Amino acid sequence: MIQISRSSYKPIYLQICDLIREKIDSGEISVGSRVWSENEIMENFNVSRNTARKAIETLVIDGIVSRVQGKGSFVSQPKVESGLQYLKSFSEEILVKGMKPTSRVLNFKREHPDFFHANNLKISVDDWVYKLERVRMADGDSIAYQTVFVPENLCPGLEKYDFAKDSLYDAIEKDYGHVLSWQKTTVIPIVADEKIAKVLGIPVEIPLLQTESVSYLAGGTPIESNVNIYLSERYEFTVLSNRHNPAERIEEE
Amino acid sequence: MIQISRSSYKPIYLQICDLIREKIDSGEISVGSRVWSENEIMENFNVSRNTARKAIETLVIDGIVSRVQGKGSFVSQPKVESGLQYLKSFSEEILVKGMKPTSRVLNFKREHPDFFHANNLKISVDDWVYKLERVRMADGDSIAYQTVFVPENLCPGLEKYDFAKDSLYDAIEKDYGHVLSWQKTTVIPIVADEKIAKVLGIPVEIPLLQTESVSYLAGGTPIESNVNIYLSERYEFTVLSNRHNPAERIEEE
DNA sequence: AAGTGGTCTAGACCACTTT
DNA sequence: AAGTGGTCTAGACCACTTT
Repeated sequence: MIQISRSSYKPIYLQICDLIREKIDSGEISVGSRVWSENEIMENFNVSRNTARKAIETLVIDGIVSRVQGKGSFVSQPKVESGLQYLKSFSEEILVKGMKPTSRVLNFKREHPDFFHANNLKISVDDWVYKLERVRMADGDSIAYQTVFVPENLCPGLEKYDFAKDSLYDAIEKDYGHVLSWQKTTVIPIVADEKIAKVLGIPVEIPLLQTESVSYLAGGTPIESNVNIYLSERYEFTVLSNRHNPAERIEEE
Repeated sequence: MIQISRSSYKPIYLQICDLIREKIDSGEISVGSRVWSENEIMENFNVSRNTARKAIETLVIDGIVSRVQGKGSFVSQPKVESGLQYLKSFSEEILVKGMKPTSRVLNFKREHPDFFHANNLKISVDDWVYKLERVRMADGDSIAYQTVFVPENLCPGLEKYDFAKDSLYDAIEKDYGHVLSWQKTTVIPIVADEKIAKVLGIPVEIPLLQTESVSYLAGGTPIESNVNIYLSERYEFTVLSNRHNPAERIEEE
């Protein structure tokens, strides 16, 4: 019987969950193979079925394993690499890919938003926003042209930052104390016009990915509306999605 | 005591969960207000604590409510659209959007895969796959051109289906008993060449979205590799992402 | 027949919040 | 003190898969 602490502040199910997680992270249990069954956990640790289930359930919720009735629970493909899975800043994404992010500021000023961004930010076109236009680079190569709008009332005094080196998300989260929660992104295919071609240093007519995003704080307030244009040869967009039991979904109606 | 069916094929906890969901959707319980406590559910429906908990837990997982110890469970701010990312078939997606999905089969045969799809499916170019090419329509308008490859050994006898009306995912899940788990999709911008233009009935040079996906079973076996080309004016590609608390991740180590 | 996960019961003690 | 959710036990019957 493997040891767990019954007196720990850490619940038993979490201790077991973490133990299995370690085995997966270390490679002791590989992708696709079975983890302990609920019965095995009950015997190994002398715990009840509920506790055993809860340990596995936590791994399922975290996307680490999948349960299959009658068969067991199996280690899922690790979900690390994804570009759109988690709300990340450009700098964070480039750093994760092992490259060095830099920026060139084309334009940064306080102005009134157009209808599109005012609508995204749930403010009026008479309100004030900061508009920041940047070319983003990875290891010195231009790979994206970003335009972002932030409401002035949520980040007053934003003009003091130098976004050639400062991170916008760092400022929002650490300096203004906002809690970023989620983002909705729409992906649209475009071709480079003359302006974009010049900014990114590419020929016109090249197919590009344009994203339009709105980021929200935990309370639901829009904090940022942006339009980014990516050179897709240099920036891979990937999405990981999970299957939910479609029967459940249909019955809900 | 409100009525639930003890003999339904639908689990009790899901019946209760859906009942609460309806109250939230209809506005009877508004954002920020408390839903039934676990004790109340136990009394209202005469169920055990576990079943009551599981009903609330399902709502928490779906992002509908948040639990707060000592206080109760409260309705969350609705997340723009349908919450997270689900692996859906084309038909399922179109149905959700309130339109009628149809298909035109261009090509369906048993053949050897090229290197790209063989690699995606983790099989050899000497193995056999079914290749299915379809134009997918919503309310009669062509909006996507899909090419999908399925290993023959995982779905032997697939040729008996008529995929002008049958759903590939239905066949995979219900008839072959496979458990679809997750999918990885890469998004690429392209422009319509003559072949695509003809198939989709659009002018050449129009910007389009191409997706390359591989779907996996719960055990990690690739079940499907596909390339889809979408008319993006008719098909909005949106992604919702959540911000991770980087601090939490660090504590786990 | 034996093993797997899915659902459910009826209890218990605990930490936290409100009354 | 009473109510909330968090964790845990020890049992049960079920559907599904493998032996």
